[in-house]
Amino acid sequence: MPRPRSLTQDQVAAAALAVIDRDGLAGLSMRAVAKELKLSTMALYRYVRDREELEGLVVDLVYTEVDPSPPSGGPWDAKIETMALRLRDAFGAHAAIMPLTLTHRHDSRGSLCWGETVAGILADAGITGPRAAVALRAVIAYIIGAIQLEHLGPLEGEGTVAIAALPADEFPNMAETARHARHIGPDEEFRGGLAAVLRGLGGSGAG
Amino acid sequence: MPRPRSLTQDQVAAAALAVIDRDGLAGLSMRAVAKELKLSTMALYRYVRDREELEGLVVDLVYTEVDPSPPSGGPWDAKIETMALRLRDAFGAHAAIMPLTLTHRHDSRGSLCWGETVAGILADAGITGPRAAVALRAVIAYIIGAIQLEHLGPLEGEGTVAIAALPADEFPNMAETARHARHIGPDEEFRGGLAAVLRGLGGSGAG
DNA sequence: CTTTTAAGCGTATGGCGTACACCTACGATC
DNA sequence: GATCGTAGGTGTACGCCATACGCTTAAAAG
Repeated sequence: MPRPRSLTQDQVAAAALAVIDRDGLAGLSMRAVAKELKLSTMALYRYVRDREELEGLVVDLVYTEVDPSPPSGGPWDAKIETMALRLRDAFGAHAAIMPLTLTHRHDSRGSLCWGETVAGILADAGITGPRAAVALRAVIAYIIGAIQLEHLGPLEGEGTVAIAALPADEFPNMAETARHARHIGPDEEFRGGLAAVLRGLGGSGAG
Repeated sequence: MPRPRSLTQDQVAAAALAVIDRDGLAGLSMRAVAKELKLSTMALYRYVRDREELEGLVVDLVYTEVDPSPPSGGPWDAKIETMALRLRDAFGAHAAIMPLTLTHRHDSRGSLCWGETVAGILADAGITGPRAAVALRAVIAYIIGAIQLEHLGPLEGEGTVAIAALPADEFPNMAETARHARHIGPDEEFRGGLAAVLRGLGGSGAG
């Protein structure tokens, strides 16, 4: 009976993401998104209850850019590496939204699908029961931590340079570590850490 | 010559942390902190340049609650576990500040001291050079990721219950994993994941 | 007691999220 | 094709927020 909606929630989320990609997370406001959609500010509230919900939609949208289908061949750890890299690529392409994932991780269907596939790979590798629960959480913890570290100060970035310049008498180990870190790319760093995590998960049954 | 300051930056940071602990991160505002200090809003600006700097001070303050001294005895992985638990305890006691650590991780002396000790433990364990750089970052990535996961939905919490109730035909592996996860406490989860990471780091020299 | 310097405060500006009341376009009904 | 109900779209307004600016004032130094 009534007037039909002229936008989908996806379009709204896409507009918000466009604002974030262009102006940073600080540039995200209901006014800015409405303008992006050529709508009045308040019209936006016909599509989302509040800013909180809009943020959730943005996180969802990025998750939909992650291919959740299981990688076909190879050993289990290579498969999980593939899944991890997909996640890292998607969120790395919109690094500014990372703070949103912290408050909106729960409410995303995409994250469930990704987790389902990874849990399946673990099960196929013989990691099951409580051990699988710990393993899945450990993998996720490493990935989100690594993504955040990467976009807060990559190994080769200024932060590392600053650390390498620290007083060597006070922080000898950090300075030495940073000296080597400067020659490690973010990709190598991410894969190296992940490989260690997977090696540890696969090795013993201790859990 | 002039009138002396009546407050230290530490006191200001403590007031801000008190506000956060009481009213959550959303309750943090220059006005609220000023009121906590029985100061006018603008007087606060004599102690911090802006809100950004205040947030940094809060993160610093929590880091000062972390004992950075190297644990005395035991194998290297037990030492790192001790260091990790200290960090987790400190931030777990003020879980609401986690989003701040994301944007203020760099500028903290406490984090450097903590890292220095951990880097030293790694070096003593024979993990040196580029391998140490990757290892240090991996440990940090796991810890911050795990802390965030823990306070966004612990294994035994509502989130896991919701996942366990998922349509089993669509998310069989997640449902099964969550079923086991319900019986794992946050502590066991954290230690289990960390143990896997350390096992992987110590095992091979691949990096 | 005067001088000097920064501490502390009041006011004002421009942005934000969003409640509310209003207009309006449109599909369904007759 | 006229009418009506509904929900889409809008403008205004309120109470927050961070913070720039300029004033008053406490107190140390002389």
